[in-house]
Amino acid sequence: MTQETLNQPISARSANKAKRRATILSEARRLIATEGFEALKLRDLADRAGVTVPTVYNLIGGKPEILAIIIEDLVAQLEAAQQPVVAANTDDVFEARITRLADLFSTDEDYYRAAFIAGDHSGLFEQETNTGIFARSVQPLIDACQAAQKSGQLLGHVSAEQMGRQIYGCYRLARQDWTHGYFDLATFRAQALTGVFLCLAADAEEPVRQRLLERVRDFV
Amino acid sequence: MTQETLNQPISARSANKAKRRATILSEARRLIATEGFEALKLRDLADRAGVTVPTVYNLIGGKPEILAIIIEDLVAQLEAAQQPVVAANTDDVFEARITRLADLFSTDEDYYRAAFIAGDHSGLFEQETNTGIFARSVQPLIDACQAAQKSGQLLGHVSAEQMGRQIYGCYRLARQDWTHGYFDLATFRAQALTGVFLCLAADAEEPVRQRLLERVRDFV
DNA sequence: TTTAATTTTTAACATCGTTTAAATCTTGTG
DNA sequence: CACAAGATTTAAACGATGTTAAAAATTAAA
Repeated sequence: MTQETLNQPISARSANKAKRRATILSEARRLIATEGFEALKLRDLADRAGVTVPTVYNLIGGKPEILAIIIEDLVAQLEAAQQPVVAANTDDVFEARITRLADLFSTDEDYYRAAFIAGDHSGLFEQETNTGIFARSVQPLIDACQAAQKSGQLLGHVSAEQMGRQIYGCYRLARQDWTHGYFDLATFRAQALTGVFLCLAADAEEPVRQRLLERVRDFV
Repeated sequence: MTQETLNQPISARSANKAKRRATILSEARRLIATEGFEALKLRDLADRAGVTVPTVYNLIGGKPEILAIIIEDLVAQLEAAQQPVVAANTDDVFEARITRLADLFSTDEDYYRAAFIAGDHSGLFEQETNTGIFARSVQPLIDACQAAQKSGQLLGHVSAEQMGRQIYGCYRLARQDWTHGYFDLATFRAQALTGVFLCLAADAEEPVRQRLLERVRDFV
């Protein structure tokens, strides 16, 4: 981007426009992070951003559009945090994945909490389509289970699909409980890992199973 | 209750009052069951019940009060469905519990879905207090795990507390997914049981573990 | 029947998301 | 530099929502 972006000349006008748009969005994030998802009122938002309500409509849109942008942002960051993990032990693979997510959330806990609530509210996590967040999140876990079967750490008495789906469920439940404020981020991590290790232990070869159960006992 | 209930004489007035109150509440249930939780508008509700809005306020109260009564009802029915189960095999105990809940939900699926959303919305399922729904729901599961340990079906490498809590999590996740319309009641049952059996298998003695994993494979 | 208490209703208020039309500002041009 | 055209912001309003105050109607008691 040197001077213009495809027929969008950089002028005093468009620069100001972009700046105001950014201000509105960052204020929207700050608002739902500090006051909660329900507290996002358009008049409040406009006041804090130093504009009037119709300007918000002009630069971004109504409430659904604002939330859509925030959710889009959430999705992008989740995708980035779900890149493959390489480790020798199966439990380390899954631990690294969950730790990565917990670290991401910890950078702005209130914001991610609110964003997940907004996402839940707009059906972001539906399980029907094969291209949604759900499907794209489960697949890497199924792959990891398949790898664990190949290396003999999982016995394969339960299919990789079933195991991967169940492991994703353990993470989702802990995330939802954290999102709803039932416990903090450290407990989120402990709860998610407890569930995952327990699932894995059900189909793990004996020495791995022992280690998994031992690690579960650490999360009291 | 012969003629009166502690200074509440049965007269034409109070009889009518009780009848109208009941009509309003049943219409409220029908409304959120058919149109969803968000569709409960006080003017709509008053119209359907054949009264005006301030009458609703007089006989019951505002929106929070209406939802509180509906939730109270939900809680009572959940308590009833969670009475102890006696069975020889541990998997049968947990299966019976979940089947009982699924059967309850199937009697008025839309209503229970909406009631759970309302309950979630008002923090009904918090995990902090020791007297809330959460604590009262986990305890019977912990007890069942302890019994399974005594009978030798569970080895006790994982504490009954951790196992019971995890099993309750499996049920909660499946219930939430069903509540949000991600899948139907049959899948709710299958998903919940898959999770529960997998957890149990992690700490089950060998023959029991084999049976549990076999049952998991049936839920494809 | 008349009076007092209770219950219902009419009418309004505050707040929310949203939109229309007027006012203001920016930009390119004579 | 001034000015018309276009883009942008704003003031003001609309419809819908939860909620409430005061008047009207109804019921119970004397």
